Amino acid sequence: MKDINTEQNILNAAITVFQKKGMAGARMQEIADEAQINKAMLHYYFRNKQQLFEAVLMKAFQKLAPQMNIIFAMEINVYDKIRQFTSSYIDFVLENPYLPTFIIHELNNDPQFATKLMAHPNKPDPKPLLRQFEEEIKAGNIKDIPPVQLLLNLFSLTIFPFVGETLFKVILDISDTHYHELLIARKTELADRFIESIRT
Amino acid sequence: MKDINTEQNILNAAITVFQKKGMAGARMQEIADEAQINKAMLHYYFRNKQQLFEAVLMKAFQKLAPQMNIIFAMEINVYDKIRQFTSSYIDFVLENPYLPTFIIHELNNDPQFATKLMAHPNKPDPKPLLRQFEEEIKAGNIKDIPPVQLLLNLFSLTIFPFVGETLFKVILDISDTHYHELLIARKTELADRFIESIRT
DNA sequence: ATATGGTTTAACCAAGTGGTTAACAAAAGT
DNA sequence: ACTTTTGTTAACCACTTGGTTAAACCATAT
Repeated sequence: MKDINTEQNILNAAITVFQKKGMAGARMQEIADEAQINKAMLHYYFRNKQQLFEAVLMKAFQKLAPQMNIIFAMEINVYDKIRQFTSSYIDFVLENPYLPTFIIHELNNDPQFATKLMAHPNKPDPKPLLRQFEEEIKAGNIKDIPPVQLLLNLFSLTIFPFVGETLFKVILDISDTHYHELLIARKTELADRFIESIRT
Repeated sequence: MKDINTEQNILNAAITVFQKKGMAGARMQEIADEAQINKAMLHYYFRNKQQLFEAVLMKAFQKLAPQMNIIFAMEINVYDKIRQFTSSYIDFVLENPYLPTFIIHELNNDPQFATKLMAHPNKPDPKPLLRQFEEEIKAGNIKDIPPVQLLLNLFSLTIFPFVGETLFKVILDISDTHYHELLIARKTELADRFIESIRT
């Protein structure tokens, strides 16, 4: 029996397993099981583990990057752009909880991977946002802080509570549901609090 | 020839390897090589990989936790506490760059590990700091934001630029040295900027 | 029908892995 | 001195892992 879309099926299974276990921890057999398919099929469609992994990596990045780029390039004022960014990024991470940690982890111990992402056609480019920061600072509407640092702050405040969820739950000693309430509250409040904190 | 401190030697080597490669990616032989020692010694001192890993985990946590606890419990005002925290945490991460990502990654795919940390005697307890936030809010000196969210912000702003270093370097498209300059600048500026941003 | 060519499977393989063992070396008791 | 305990090593083992292969399957074209 021929499944018309075995390749996508494999890729989805691989994303699930790789994101959770990482390159080193993932097992080809586990991916095959997840896809309910024979292990040899993985090699038939994607030569070997490394190439399957890279396909997953690219697909994961492709899920994330274009969306960010659209927001960065929007023709709206900085403040709306900040609101847009936090809101849609948080939505995204809520649906792909393992993805940021996965990318960071693999980026950490495969320097080559960084180079590959640099060359990615849809690589997120925050320059438009940086320029807007600069303009607002010059206009005296935003505190005089290097735009790059503002960007680091925005990213950190948005992403890290998700990346470090498990760590925070230990430190704060709170339950899963309680922590998720915090995150939901953040989604509606983060942007405006950040904006207020950088306004002169 | 008997080395009086083989155990510590192994532990240090294991920390190095485990932090970089993670539990799944680390190889017992590689740890032995790093310690310049026979592989069987690893099993002589620490039964198996799992137990060696847990010893490493505990030691890593022990390097981090007491220091945080001391600061949290200090009898100083909130603002000095914030300055103290960011400064010494940044120093710590500069010397142990892989540690936070390592803890988060392993915490993510071994739920049992979280339970173990919860029971750790020196588990960081941010309650004193949370209480101070609350007092200052009541006194009208700090904006009315839930203390837990303030803590999430403080942690995120301090830790994430280190955890996500590789990711940021790709997104910002800047060099290693340039990024490190940003981090150094952050060390001196972060605390006061954060304080100013939450003051009424 | 049957030949064709892409797809799928079970069985297999070589290399790498964590872990053991038995012999040996060095201290430490006696 | 010599016995016992602790530390160290090389060789080995069982098993997992990524990867291969040869045969079977199945849709389609002829």
